[in-house]
Amino acid sequence: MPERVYKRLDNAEPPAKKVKIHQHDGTGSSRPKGVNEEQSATQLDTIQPTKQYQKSSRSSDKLRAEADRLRPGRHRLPIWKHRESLLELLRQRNILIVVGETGSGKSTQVPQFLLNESWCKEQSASVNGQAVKIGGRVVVTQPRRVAAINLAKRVAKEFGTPLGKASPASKVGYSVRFDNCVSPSTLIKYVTEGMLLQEMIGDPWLRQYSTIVIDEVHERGVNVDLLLGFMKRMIINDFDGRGGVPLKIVVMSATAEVDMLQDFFRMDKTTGAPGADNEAGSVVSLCSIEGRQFPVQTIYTPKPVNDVLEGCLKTVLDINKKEPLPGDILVFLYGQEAIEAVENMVNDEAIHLDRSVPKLLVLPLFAALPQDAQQRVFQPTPPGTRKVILSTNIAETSVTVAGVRFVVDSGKFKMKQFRMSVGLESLLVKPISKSSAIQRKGRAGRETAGKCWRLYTEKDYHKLLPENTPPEILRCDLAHAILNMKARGVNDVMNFPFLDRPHREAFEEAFVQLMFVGALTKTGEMTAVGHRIAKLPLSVPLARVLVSAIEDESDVLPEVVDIVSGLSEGNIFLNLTTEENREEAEEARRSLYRREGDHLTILKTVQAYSAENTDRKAWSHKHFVNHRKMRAVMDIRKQLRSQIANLSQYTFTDEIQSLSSDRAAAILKCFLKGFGRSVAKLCTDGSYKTLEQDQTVAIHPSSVLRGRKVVAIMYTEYVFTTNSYARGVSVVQNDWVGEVLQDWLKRSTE
DNA sequence: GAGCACTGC
Repeated sequence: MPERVYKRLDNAEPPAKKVKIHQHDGTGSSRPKGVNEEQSATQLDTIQPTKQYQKSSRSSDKLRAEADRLRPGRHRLPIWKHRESLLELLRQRNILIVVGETGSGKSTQVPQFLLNESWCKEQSASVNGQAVKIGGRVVVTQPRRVAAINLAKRVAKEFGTPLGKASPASKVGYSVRFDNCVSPSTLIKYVTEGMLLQEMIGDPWLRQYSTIVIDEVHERGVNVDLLLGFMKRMIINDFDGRGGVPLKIVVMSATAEVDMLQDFFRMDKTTGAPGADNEAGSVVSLCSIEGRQFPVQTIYTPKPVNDVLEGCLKTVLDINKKEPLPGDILVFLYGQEAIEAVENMVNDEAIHLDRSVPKLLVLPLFAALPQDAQQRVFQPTPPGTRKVILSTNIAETSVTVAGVRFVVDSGKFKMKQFRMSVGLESLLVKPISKSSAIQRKGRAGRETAGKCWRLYTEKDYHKLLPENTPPEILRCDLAHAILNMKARGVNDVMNFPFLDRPHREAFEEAFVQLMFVGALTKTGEMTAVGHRIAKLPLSVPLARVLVSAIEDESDVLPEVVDIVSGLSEGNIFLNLTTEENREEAEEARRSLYRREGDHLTILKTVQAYSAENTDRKAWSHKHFVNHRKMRAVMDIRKQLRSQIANLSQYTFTDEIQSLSSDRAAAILKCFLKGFGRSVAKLCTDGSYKTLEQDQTVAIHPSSVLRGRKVVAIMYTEYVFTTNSYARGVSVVQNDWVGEVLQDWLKRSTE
């Protein structure tokens, strides 16, 4: 019996200074050997220079000097103490779980540690009698693009080699959507999770890699769950697509949710059942690394807070009165509305502040905020002033603000939940999880000791807050994930090795959707349409719309590409807050409006934006359009165009064709192929009822069709907030809908 | 009469 020495890290209070390294076989060979750290480090960091490289100019000397300068700092990172033991564990076992708090240096150092290992070199193997090369590279996955890019930049510097695709000396690169920065000589590659999944369509056994490092697993996006499942399948199948050469798997996580990861990989080889104690069951090692975090004092409210917004205001004013400068305040709230309410409250109070206390500079921070407004958060605080940053969850993981010493945690966030019983998404204000509370608190201790005020009682923290936020795969529409699996040859998707298995209803809803769009047959097999959809970087319904436009004879493909691009980034229009703002916007946007609805309005907007060649930013500002999103839309449009050109020989031009009512109809019919189940008809009482569920929906106030009564509407988004809303709405004719539904009926009964 | 956060060859 392998003994379970590992003790669960206390979720509530991180500073677990002890290092626990545990193996199941108890041979004790993980003991760090008496290696001189400095010595082995030098050996590790220095790339054997090729002749070509030696000859190359002063720039490489400069890079080398920079790497030398960075080295002492790297060796002070907590992870360095564990270098030898980490490597020893990986020599013995194929899977290693690393638990490391923020600031341990694991994301930058671990990949570099691995490179000199003999198993990390390229190897020859035989697959089905054919000689193949396996491995030689390390791939590191990240949940976010910025993280992948910044880590690659940092590690390239530490390595002393140029980042990028051009230089033959480059050893570190990254690959994210729209930005591929890898050369044939790349040894360490940082990628987004989605990017690696995409890579796996062409190379399901990841043959170019010796190691995969899956970082930030605790964030538990859908893609990381799929990746872990694919890794487990590789283990179950003895790496036979790699000629038996193992892929070493390093799973890194910031939280102590380690037991389930261990159980996941420790399995019965034949059945894949977790927890079995046999040879295959002892493949997992574990290593915990202490973080580098300053202590943060937690202050709970003695009594529950009724009005959280009022509570935030009071706490901020209190901190400002009692705590000395410097020290900015970061307040975690749960949405734009709440942030703006507190912003006004604090600003009202700030006028009457006593001269003896610091002035307050209130700065909102949320994703929908224009880029320049977001940038204000990073500007230095004027003397005698204290910054108060009012933020959503964006500051929990994605954005780090320097200078924060005080955190106020409302204890709430907004979560999108897909309710499969009704097939709709709702956005709800929920209590945060314990790990989220710890993360928020940690934001006060990045530079020096800090304080965190929690607007909930200590009892509620322990009793009310769940340990972790439910993973995304239990909350989202599974259609895309299922198609992803099917495209990689997973036939029995219900029995895929999930870390958390989604509910049966979620699978069923997704199957219905996939059959409706014709991606799967009645018996669950991939169709030609399904293969096309799986390759497109779009949601299933949007991809279906595009595929039908490719097949359609009415030549509306460029228009459909524009609309699909415009939809795929979410709302491209700015939210209007003030009254005069609104009138101005209505006036400016009027030129873009189309009577047929939001989709053709988006088309006009994308066309007008792309035709604007002098100042697109000014144009966006004038028309109250989100410029940042429009830039993303243009990237997607370019990507989709080139992808389509590859598979159908279609030639795109920048010429804008006029839109007759016939062509408008053709466009909307393409949309019905993807969204035919999202149709509502006008009832005699003037409300709209959905065809499938017979539920009442209202046209979202942001729609150009708000208040209009038409025979039927099709919508591309369905949200439940204060009401049941259809968002992204167009007028459709009864007979168009009839055609689509009849086709579906035919396919599902045949 | 309304907008949590990420992400994709």
